[in-house]
Amino acid sequence: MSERSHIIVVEDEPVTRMTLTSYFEAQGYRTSEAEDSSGLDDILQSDPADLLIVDINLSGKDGLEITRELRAVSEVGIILVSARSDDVDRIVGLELGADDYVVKPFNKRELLARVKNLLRRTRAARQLTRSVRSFDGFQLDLSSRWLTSRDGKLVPLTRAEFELLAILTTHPGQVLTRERLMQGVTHRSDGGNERTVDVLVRRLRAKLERDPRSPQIISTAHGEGYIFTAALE
Amino acid sequence: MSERSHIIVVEDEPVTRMTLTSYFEAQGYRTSEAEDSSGLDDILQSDPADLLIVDINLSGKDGLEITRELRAVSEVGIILVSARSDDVDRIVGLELGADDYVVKPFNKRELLARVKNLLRRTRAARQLTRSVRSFDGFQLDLSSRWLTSRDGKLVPLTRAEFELLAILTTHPGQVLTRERLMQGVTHRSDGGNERTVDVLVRRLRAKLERDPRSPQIISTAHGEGYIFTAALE
DNA sequence: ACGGATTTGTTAAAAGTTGTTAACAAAATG
DNA sequence: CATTTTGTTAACAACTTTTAACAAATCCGT
Repeated sequence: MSERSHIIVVEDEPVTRMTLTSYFEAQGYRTSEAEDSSGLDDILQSDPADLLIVDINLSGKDGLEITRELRAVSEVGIILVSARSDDVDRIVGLELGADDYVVKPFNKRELLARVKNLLRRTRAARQLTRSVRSFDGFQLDLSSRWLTSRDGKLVPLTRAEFELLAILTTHPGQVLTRERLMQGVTHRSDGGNERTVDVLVRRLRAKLERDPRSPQIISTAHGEGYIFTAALE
Repeated sequence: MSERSHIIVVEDEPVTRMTLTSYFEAQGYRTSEAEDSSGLDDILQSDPADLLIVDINLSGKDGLEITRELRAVSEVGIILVSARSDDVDRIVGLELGADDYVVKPFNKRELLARVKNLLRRTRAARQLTRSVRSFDGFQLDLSSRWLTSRDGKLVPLTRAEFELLAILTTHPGQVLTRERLMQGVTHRSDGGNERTVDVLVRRLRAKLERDPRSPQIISTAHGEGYIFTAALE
């Protein structure tokens, strides 16, 4: 919950891209890099961002197109970056819902200030936007931390159980290693015992699965970890 | 909720000021005008703003000073406006918490887009600045410090209980450590006994929760702290 | 300022959650 | 098919929170 914010830099020019990511890493953010729209999609699939820094001139879909498509489905912060100061681009970008538009060469300290302010704003928005994940008749409310069962009853989840389920549903259909799950549950980086995850999975299965002996919602990936295998609706 | 947003323009140059207000009025916003910091304070007193457009060069307190003072007490959207593009002013303004910095002469359509985006971002935060917070049938009035229950009855809260509830509702869905809660309740920086918070939470739960045995409004984050998990309406 | 009432802080036992271990079961390997 | 590796389970240990009772501090009317 108090995790480092995740920033994705979308930029086709490698030097600029790396300059940005290393700067923001040094400032304590978690960063990813993409050189175009499809690379961005790949990252978003597995690791949703809190903020995007997108170059407006990209091969394939450009920054404006990306802004339009993302803004339709998400409230993620978007800062557009452009090599030239074009009034039309800037206005169109902002009207499509980009939060900011910065012209190269930009001052890194200024960009950092804008990123900080924007993250503060999107954090507040995320808090009041209740996001609910539904699967197999269950409803998981991420802000109230309540799980509602098939018959509408409240299923009490302990903190660790909730965190585990939250991570699993964040990455449906993807194998998550014990290490990764452990990190998410404990918020501590120190490994800890890997069998602990097994026990937590077992406890969660007891609350979720129709038949805990043949789990359909949380499946085991032998030798690798666990996968959330129910369909998210 | 669907009320017109209130924008205050703080600008000492009458022509620019009126140009802005009439433009935003035409766009469907409610506007006020102030020519300096004290005029702004007068308006804020009686009619809180959703967004401020502040010229950086003002007689008396300048735009930066206003930003610093307001940001300390409020999450209102602030857009700074300046006649010249000064890197230092811009960075300082943004680092003080201004959401944007626009250089004259600016394109009105661009400013409108920025205003729209910023209002969208601050909508959530504004809920938290209202002096009455509603959740699960309760109404907490921050100025009179009264809590009204589901059936309209007054629920007497002690000072500590009120402070605790106020902090919790200020950060809905966020884990707050005992240390953080303790600080907010006692206003002293010296740690004190952490179990004290538990006892206060217990007393508050006794007054709020339908079933204090399985709390739904103030939830425990085992090993971390407490979370306000009711929906703010 | 005094005495009673209320609020706040402290403590320790009870209850609950989380982490660990070890025996056993299941799956993979050769 | 025997062996090795990996996952499941139950029981328990370690740790955290809840609860109740009490002590200290503060508030309030006289």
